[in-house]
Amino acid sequence: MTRDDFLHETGSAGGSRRIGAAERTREALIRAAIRLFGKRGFDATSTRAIAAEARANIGSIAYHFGGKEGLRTACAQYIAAMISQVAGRALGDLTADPSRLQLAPEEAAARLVRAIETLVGFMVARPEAGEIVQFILRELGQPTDAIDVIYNGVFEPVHRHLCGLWEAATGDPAESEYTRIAVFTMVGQIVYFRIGREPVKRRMGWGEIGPREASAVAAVARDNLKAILEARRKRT
Amino acid sequence: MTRDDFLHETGSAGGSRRIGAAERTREALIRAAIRLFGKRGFDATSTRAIAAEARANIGSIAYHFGGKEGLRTACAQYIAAMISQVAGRALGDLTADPSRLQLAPEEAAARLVRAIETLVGFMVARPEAGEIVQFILRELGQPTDAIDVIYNGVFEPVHRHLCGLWEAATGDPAESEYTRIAVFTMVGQIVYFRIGREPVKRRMGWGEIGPREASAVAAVARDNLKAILEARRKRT
DNA sequence: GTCTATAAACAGATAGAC
DNA sequence: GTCTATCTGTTTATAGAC
Repeated sequence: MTRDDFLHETGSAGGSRRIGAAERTREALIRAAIRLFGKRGFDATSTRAIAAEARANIGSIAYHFGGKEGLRTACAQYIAAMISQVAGRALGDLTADPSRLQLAPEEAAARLVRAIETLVGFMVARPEAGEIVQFILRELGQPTDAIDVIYNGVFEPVHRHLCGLWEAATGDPAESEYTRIAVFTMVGQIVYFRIGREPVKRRMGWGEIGPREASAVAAVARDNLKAILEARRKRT
Repeated sequence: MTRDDFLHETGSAGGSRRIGAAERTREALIRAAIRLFGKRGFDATSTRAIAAEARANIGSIAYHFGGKEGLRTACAQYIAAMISQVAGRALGDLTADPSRLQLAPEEAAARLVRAIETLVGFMVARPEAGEIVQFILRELGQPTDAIDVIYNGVFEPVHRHLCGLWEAATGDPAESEYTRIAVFTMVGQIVYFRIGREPVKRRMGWGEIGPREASAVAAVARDNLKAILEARRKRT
């Protein structure tokens, strides 16, 4: 009686007249759940609160997702699809191997800088992204199968792509241990401004982290990246 | 009837014969709570589970801490005290202003490198630190007054100290916006290896993150730091 | 498909015996 | 100080009316 499938038929089996009404309820529940799971955590969020936030009925969660756990998985799939889109727009085709493009070091470095800036914009500035990032961070804390979706759909391909750009920019082999770690450090320094948001705000004396603050962070991250790339290039 | 005070009198008001028995229960509860709050989160952890892990009675939580919330605060205080000790050993007197020491840039840079290496050792390698870091990260997600203790006791003084070293190493003013952000990026790149532990392990093909893996991370972080410091110094 | 009523389990807090 | 029993509220899941 429940519908656990991610994709759904438009011709519903039910007798509802307006097609898509069920889908709207479904999406409203997912968006509300991401918001609340991100803000308060999975366990701390009751299905009642989710239903209220989505202006839907409590029973609809069981109907659409089979239960709270199914809703969590649906959230992960929703997020993976959304981020793939954002990342794809910033990096081009993620499945493309940058080494095939024969990029000049300067061009590869420029693309890395652009990727970092996009990451800052998404992580640090965008308020809508807050709950999404929080959701992912919480899932990372106690890995469930929900994280598999996000890892395989987003993390792995994006990281691999960045490693390819790193090779083109520095000469370090893309899949070497050093390169993979280095790319993680580049990403990590940005992610911290989301995770450590509260201590950062206090220490920086920032009331809120808006566009001005985000561009200050981006400027430092850019300088860091350039300095590191240059040092790696000179190494040979 | 409850004892909310952090420090306690050794001459207990109760009639127990062995002095310190209560204190042992108290500490066992705190350690168990840190472990479970870190692993599963505050809301997901029941007081019953904590009592079982500490081999103590459920009622003892109410007795010693007034309730679950009081136990959370006690955990934060316990952690703040412990980390201050670790940080103090690595950095010397945290309250000392490094600019008073008139350090040569090379010496200041060396101290920063050492601090980063200590941070990697603590964050990435030490398994006992896992739950502690997880606990803090979870508290950061939804700031309560528990985080105030850790922020004021550890975060702020350590960050300030590192900023002082940064000034001595680069010439950038210690309390400038740029320096404070830069120090956060240095710390953040390390912290990520704890938060993103699972995706890192997968992408790196690491079954576990042991001493070998930690030193690989430390090597990259060290190179990053040196490259950035050098670029800042040359800037003038 | 949506909504209500209810079941069954479990939470944290508390009173009081020992 | 420790431990048990119990109160009160809340949780998810489910059965069935509409």
